[in-house]
Amino acid sequence: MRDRIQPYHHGNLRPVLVDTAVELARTTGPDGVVLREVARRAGVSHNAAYRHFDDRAALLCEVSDRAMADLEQAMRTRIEAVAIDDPVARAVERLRETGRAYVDFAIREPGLFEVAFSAGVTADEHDAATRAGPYGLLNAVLDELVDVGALSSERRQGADVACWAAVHGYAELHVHGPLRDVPAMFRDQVLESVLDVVHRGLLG
Amino acid sequence: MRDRIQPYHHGNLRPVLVDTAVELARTTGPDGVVLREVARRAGVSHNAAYRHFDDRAALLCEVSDRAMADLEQAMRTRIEAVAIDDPVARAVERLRETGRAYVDFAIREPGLFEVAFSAGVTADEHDAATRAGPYGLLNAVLDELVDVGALSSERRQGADVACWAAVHGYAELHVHGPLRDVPAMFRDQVLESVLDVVHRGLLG
DNA sequence: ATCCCATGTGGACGCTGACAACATCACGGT
DNA sequence: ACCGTGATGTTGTCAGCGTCCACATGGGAT
Repeated sequence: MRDRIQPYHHGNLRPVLVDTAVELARTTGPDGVVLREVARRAGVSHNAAYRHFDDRAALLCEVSDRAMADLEQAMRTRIEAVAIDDPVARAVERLRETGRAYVDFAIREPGLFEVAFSAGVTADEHDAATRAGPYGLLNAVLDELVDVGALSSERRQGADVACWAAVHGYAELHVHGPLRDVPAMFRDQVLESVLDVVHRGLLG
Repeated sequence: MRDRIQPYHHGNLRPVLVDTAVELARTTGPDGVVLREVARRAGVSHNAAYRHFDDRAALLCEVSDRAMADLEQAMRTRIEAVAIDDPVARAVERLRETGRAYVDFAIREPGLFEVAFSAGVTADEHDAATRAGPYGLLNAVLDELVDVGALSSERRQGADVACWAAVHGYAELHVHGPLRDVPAMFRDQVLESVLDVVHRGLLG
């Protein structure tokens, strides 16, 4: 009853579904991740996905994890690329690069960025999230600032959330907020002034 | 063919639809604003809404406008309630209250907050938005800080976006972000430290 | 009194997520 | 060599959604 063009069993469906969903999320955001469309693109019947994911939300969680990993990778690359000898100056610049990388990713991949924060957390205890992912990376950079003596232990408390909030808010306002249509040049320029405020607020 | 329990023409449908949609948005967020459910609650057939709105997005825009107005009102009330004589101290406290009111609203009305920023801008030129709404209120408070000599004109540039981003990001992270489950006490406490950072960054 | 048109109705279409029953097939025990 | 069993994929179905269409209603202008 089948043409035997494709084998009945895909054999490697789950990762293909996730890849397809990621691609869909990238181009059309969370609402574009449509189970039936994912199946269509994977060359498989609607419903096949239910053998691998409880429901649409579960697939989105998977996409969210991938998006978080991508974001973390983008941040890590930029942080490690900072080439400054002076330990204090390097730590400071690393913090700024952390913020720039975060915002750049959000603007470069708005769909993934949205999915990353729209899907419920799959996982980890709160403590695990502190040490892993983008937030963990930020914490590491802040710890480095303490180690080199640029940031007092007292101000280290809450600094993570302050940095994260500033940069996350800036990204949100540009991705699907009211600052959507601001041209790229202004964007970078204003981001620098935001980073300046955080910089002075933490280290000043 | 009709029972004549209700007149054929509602007579006041449009505002009722908006009210209903707002209520639905409040309790279930953007995705909960379902055209057919709105019509049901308004006691009117599905499709009736199409005489008053082009489509679902248009209705959501209306809800967004209302949400923005509510947010502005909440902020204005809190700003005007600041009772401090010293002009500098008052302006500073007004800025902090602006931020607290913003975050409080987001946490108290997460559905409305989300809709407020999810729907495309109905309207106004960028300049109009600068002078009106929550963003306009923030700008007024920052201008006051300049007037009383607490904020230099130089740092006034970009201060609006920095404040907005910090507070907006903080709200987002708590409303549907990773900080969703942080208990209220920590929330307020950490918010103060975020406001401290902005405070020092701007005025320090 | 008449007509017009804004407003509301009912039905249809194609899409979605989800469930249930069935088909296929690789694998392991006999 | 055989069978059966469980994981994986398919087909069929359902309700709910946004949207379009033709039609019904009736208040207000003529």
